[in-house]
Amino acid sequence: MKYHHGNLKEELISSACIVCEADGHDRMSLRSIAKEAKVSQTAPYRHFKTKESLLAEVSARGFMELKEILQNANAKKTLSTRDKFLEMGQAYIEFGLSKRNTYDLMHSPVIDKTQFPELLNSAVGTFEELVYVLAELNPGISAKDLDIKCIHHWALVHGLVGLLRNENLDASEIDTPAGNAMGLVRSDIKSFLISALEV
Amino acid sequence: MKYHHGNLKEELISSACIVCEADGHDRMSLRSIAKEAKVSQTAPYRHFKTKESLLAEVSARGFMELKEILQNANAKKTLSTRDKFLEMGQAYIEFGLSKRNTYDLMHSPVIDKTQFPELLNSAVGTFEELVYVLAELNPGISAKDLDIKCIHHWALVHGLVGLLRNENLDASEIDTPAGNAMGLVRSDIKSFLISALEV
DNA sequence: TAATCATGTTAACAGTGTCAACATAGGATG
DNA sequence: CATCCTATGTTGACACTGTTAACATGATTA
Repeated sequence: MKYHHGNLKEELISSACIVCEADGHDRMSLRSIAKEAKVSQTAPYRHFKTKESLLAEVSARGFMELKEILQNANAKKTLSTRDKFLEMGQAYIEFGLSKRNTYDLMHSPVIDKTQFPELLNSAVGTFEELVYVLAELNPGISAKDLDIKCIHHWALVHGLVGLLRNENLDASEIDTPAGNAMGLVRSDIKSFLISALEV
Repeated sequence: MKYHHGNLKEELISSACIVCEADGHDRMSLRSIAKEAKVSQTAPYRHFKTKESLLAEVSARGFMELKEILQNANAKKTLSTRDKFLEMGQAYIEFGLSKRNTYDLMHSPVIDKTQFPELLNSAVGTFEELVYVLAELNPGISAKDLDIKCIHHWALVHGLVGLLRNENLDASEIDTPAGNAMGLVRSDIKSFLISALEV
């Protein structure tokens, strides 16, 4: 089964995952990860048409990992549906804050998801879990209203991650309402979720 | 008052604003905008220490423009406070969708806002308007609760913009709840805001 | 064994951000 | 006015990037 290298494609992807999370996808070069795999700079082109397509692979793994995390939260059988829902929200936010650079890549416009159907699938599939738990929380809700609720809560946690991650508002020395509130929310995410999700 | 060029710094910034919105900040090169200003490739370095610092300037202008838009929405005296609030939400989302690439830059991690205090100021100041209108909508609310409400609604619109912009979920040919809901929300943002903001 | 294909290498191209060394214009200073 | 200084701009170069074309070779198949 072994060719020259053996399993170059897989090694490139997992290496890229590590470098992306460590340095950010914009600081990652194809050449550097090729060198890390002890292979020539153009070898990756036998497995990925462009750098973007390798990043798409990394992004897809991020969505798969996130999906697993959400599934785990939703699978805690000792919890009520409401608490499972809260747990999922917290898990989502924690992922966004801890896997900062990967989360970035996953939502970065440098990857045109429409050109990577598999990635689009991963991204979409990640949030099926949210639909399930929301349906359970709102018995008898219409499909349309369920969809909208889904977007609502997804947008909320996604937006919160964006604010907490990118803005650094509470890291500033400027004493502003926005900065203060950011610190407040960050210090107690669960309370925020309870009040914001109104569950 | 005229040096060699006259007003190179200003021209570089406004040129960068245009190129950023047209092509995206990652496709913009210092050299190309220098060429556009009919100046050598290294001339920008007399006015900006790095490419990042030029982008920070562009980002700051984006926040200033957004702030103006929000102020205009909040200044429509014929509207009730509630309607002004809704108007602001819509205006925010429209900005994020129409000035897509600029909005990207404004929230991109390629710019470390902590290194550009002026930019941080712009970013923070943009949302003072939100604090004002929320205070008016919730008379007697505590400062802490006001702050949290502020984050809540900010995160919601910010997150929604992120989903509508980056994911392309409804552009996919895959028929999924997430994709369907995205199209639904996009087609009637105001209704979504009314239901999500519960005002 | 011979042929074919997947995989890897070498060399090269055009493009990037950035720096050092040099040139000059304009205002400040004697 | 002559001189100096500083802000501004240019030239040339360096190390790096993604990507392609041409070539080499290992492994599978006919």
